[in-house]
Amino acid sequence: MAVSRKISESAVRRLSLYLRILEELERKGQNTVSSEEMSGRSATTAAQVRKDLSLFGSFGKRGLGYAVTELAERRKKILGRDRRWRGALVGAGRIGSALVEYGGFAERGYDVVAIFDSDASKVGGKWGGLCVRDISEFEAVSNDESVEMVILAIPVEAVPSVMEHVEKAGIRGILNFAPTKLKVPLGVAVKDVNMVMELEALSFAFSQEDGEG
Amino acid sequence: MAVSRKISESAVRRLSLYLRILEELERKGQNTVSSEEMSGRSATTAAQVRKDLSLFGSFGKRGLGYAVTELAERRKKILGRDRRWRGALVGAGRIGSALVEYGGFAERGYDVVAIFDSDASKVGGKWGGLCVRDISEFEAVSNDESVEMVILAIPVEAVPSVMEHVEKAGIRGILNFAPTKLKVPLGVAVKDVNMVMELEALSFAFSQEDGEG
DNA sequence: TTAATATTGTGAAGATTTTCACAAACCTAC
DNA sequence: GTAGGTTTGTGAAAATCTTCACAATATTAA
Repeated sequence: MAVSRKISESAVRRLSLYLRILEELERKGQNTVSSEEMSGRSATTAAQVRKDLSLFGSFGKRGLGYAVTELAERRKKILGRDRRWRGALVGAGRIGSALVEYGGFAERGYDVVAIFDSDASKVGGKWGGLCVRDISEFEAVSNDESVEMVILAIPVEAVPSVMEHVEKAGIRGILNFAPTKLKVPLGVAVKDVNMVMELEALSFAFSQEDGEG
Repeated sequence: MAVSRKISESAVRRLSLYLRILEELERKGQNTVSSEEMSGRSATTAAQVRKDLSLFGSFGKRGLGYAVTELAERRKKILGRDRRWRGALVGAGRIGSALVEYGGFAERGYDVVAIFDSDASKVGGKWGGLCVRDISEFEAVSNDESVEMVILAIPVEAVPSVMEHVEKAGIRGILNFAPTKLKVPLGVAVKDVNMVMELEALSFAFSQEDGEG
């Protein structure tokens, strides 16, 4: 089944979006959905939806549409949401705090199982049942706890030293909030979250409009 | 100068990234930079950098490279960072808190000048010098305060009612943290920030690797 | 069974984005 | 002023992504 061509970044984003929509439809108790309806709820065309959904095989029924629950299950499997993932938060600051307290991750299978910081005044504190550890313990703890992903919420200056630990521990996925390009070994996936960039994209949109007629 | 072709989403992202790099080089006191060096610090090719930088005119000197400060200024103008922007935070919860306390926005010209919530227990509280207002006051206050952008950090259920206010007030840019597709009038720019999506992209990357050789 | 209607799956066409490759422009040294 | 070494800017080629359009397949009704 999994034909495993190279799937584009934007296709993956859309698959994510489709899954969110499917989960909503599931909650509503809707049994089937057409590519047309999906396209209305996302920001694409029906053809795009069908192309995307068919990337990993055909799950629809012609004339009928897609079975919501089945399609959701398939998407989950494709996106790696058919299991739980174990993540560590590195950086016990404001952003980290907001992320840990936000329930949405665990709800979707991403558990934070360890928290690290290098600030001695934070180490030892309790955060939602977890004890903040010193970053020097990263390898040992992340090994014990089978950590697979890291949420990196630290200032740019701290990146190099922290990344040494992360690399040594063999972490393969990083959600990066630090506004800098991480240098990682081959095979390590990085996703950047950078809100200043998003704001710039907004103000750019404004300038474009204003500049034209 | 501003040729104003349609600039792609990804080109805008890269322009943002270049600006970040340029600002770093500026701090370091570096005077010139080549497309080669820029490509090393971002994740692109030198040709891509040159194409992107030339979208709005030619600022480089052949044989020499680009003048860091001048190029940074130009990029800032293009991205709308040559002025300050006035934003309102809607949703005084965890994410909102983290964003307001994070200094990086103001540092780059994006000021939060008002905070709104619909929860009576939050309204009236002080947040970093600002008073949390009731969402019903949105139009009046955002008018008085010349609010241009909104940071939307509210639960999905609250979106429709809040968006009514936002729409009526004539807001043209929204940084959306609510995991739902906003329906906005033509001319309103929306940027979505969705961390579950990013995590799914990571676990997708894992599944892909594992599935192959 | 057949006709009418709906909707998928997918080659092919079209559009967009990225990469290539090289002439043009600039600097330094002598 | 000329030669040698860099690096930009940009058409053209290549690669990628999106849209089109329609045959194939399913359902329902009579």
